[in-house]
Amino acid sequence: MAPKESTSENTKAQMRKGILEFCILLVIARDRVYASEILSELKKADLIVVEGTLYPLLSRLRSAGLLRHSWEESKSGPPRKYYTLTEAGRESLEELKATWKVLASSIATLTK
Amino acid sequence: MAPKESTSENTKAQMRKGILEFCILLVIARDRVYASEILSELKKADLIVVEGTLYPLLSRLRSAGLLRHSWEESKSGPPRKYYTLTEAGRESLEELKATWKVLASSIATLTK
DNA sequence: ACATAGTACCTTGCACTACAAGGTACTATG
DNA sequence: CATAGTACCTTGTAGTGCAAGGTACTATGT
Repeated sequence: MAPKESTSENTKAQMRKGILEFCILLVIARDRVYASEILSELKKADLIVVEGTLYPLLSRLRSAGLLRHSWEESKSGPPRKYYTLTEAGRESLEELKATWKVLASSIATLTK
Repeated sequence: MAPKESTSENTKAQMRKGILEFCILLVIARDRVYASEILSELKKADLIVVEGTLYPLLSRLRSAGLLRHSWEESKSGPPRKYYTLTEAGRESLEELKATWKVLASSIATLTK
């Protein structure tokens, strides 16, 4: 029986969760991508996410009007759903970047 | 009737939530404080937290062994519960600082 | 022709957690 | 002795990430 993870593990997970949507929007803003690509991009950036988290999240963002998708056939497998940001999505992302800066400076203040 | 808040409002809240525990540990690490002081310190740093969030969180951190408290009488009101970090709490905080750095650099990577 | 592996999409049920709202109790003041 | 101020705490609800499981399309090997 594995020992229960420490509380700080849990808190770390919380920190990651908080910025998840932000990161997903960042990834999509760079280039049109489909879900599996998003997963591997996030992994590259050291952010662990799983499918069961990503799909509902993409749906939420879409029904909020921040994302748009279009199907495209693949040469090696089932068709892919490519996501791009809508105008509202780009605006939202700019706000989130600003929020991130504020948060980062809050942390900096508290660290002193 | 107020218009419904945008999704990015929601996402911003998520971002704040994620770093809440981290920030609370940071505040307590600076100096022994009681709950109401923590609330006003966080407000100063632009982080909105309410009592109903803070108290259960302090309990969690305490039962995880990261915090310790001691009662102290006040000259102007009911007694106060002062919190300090335990050794484990200080260790946890160091880990969280490291995690924060990693996250910040992930964001930086994705922003480019 | 059929089984297997690989890719890609999506859903369900659970557990955790922040928040709104409400509650208790102590001290000082008019 | 009622009111205001301070400080602690609990309950119920809603949102959300995750583990696990499921569907479907294509390519490959036999």
